[in-house]
Amino acid sequence: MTANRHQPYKCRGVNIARAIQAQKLLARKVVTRDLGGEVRRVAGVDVSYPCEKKALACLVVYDLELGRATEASCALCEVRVPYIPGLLAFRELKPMLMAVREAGSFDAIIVNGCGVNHPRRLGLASHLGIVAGVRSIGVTKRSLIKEGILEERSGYVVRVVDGEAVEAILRAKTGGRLVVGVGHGFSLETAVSVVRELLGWRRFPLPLAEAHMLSSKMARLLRAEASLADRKSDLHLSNSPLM
DNA sequence: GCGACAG
DNA sequence: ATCTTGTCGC
Repeated sequence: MTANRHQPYKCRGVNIARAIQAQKLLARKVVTRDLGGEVRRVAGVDVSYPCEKKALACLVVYDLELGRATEASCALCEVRVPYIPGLLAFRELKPMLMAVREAGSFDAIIVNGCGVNHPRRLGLASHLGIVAGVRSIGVTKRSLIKEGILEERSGYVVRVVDGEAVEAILRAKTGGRLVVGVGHGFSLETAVSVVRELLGWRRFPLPLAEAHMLSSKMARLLRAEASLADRKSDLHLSNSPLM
């Protein structure tokens, strides 16, 4: 692979060409039709950053029958690569997988990231779906895709690229824009209906909203803990005979 | 050269 | 994403 001016060969230690190749290979495994099966326990997963080098993933399982969250899991791990649009998975996939491993079973997962509505058809949601072997849906605030045309279909707007509806643009009850993409094992129609069933008075569908709150609040606590430890060590230093 | 660019 | 309190508004 050679570098070109749009995609430098390396960026802060990340081999972009190899990452892109890996995405193109994995993208072939993505299934964009309904694999079928019950969709009752829907998980939501999101990542926050307690500090620049650590990622915290939180996962919440929401039961559609009970109408409430039933379980949560978290995972903390080191992150080395920076955020690069199109390569988010290389930053957030690992902690998400760890959180999935910690969690009990669920029927599908909603990820805060793109699905096949991605330059190489392998956004974070699709990547996680394939690697974890789970049906997944990608939900974001903004689209990563700029080409294609917008069409009105069955009650919502879809972006059509090369004759395929790759994402749906919805409106949350709070008014915010929601971009829904197929992650893995769902048709776009089903992905949209699942998201719609889970809309509450939050910007994101309930499982994702809960996961988002949990991870951001937990990351905030970890930051507070870290700064407390820093101030503590400052005191030790100023009391030490070395100063 | 400048802007855009999931989280 | 994160740095950050209150504040203007639908």
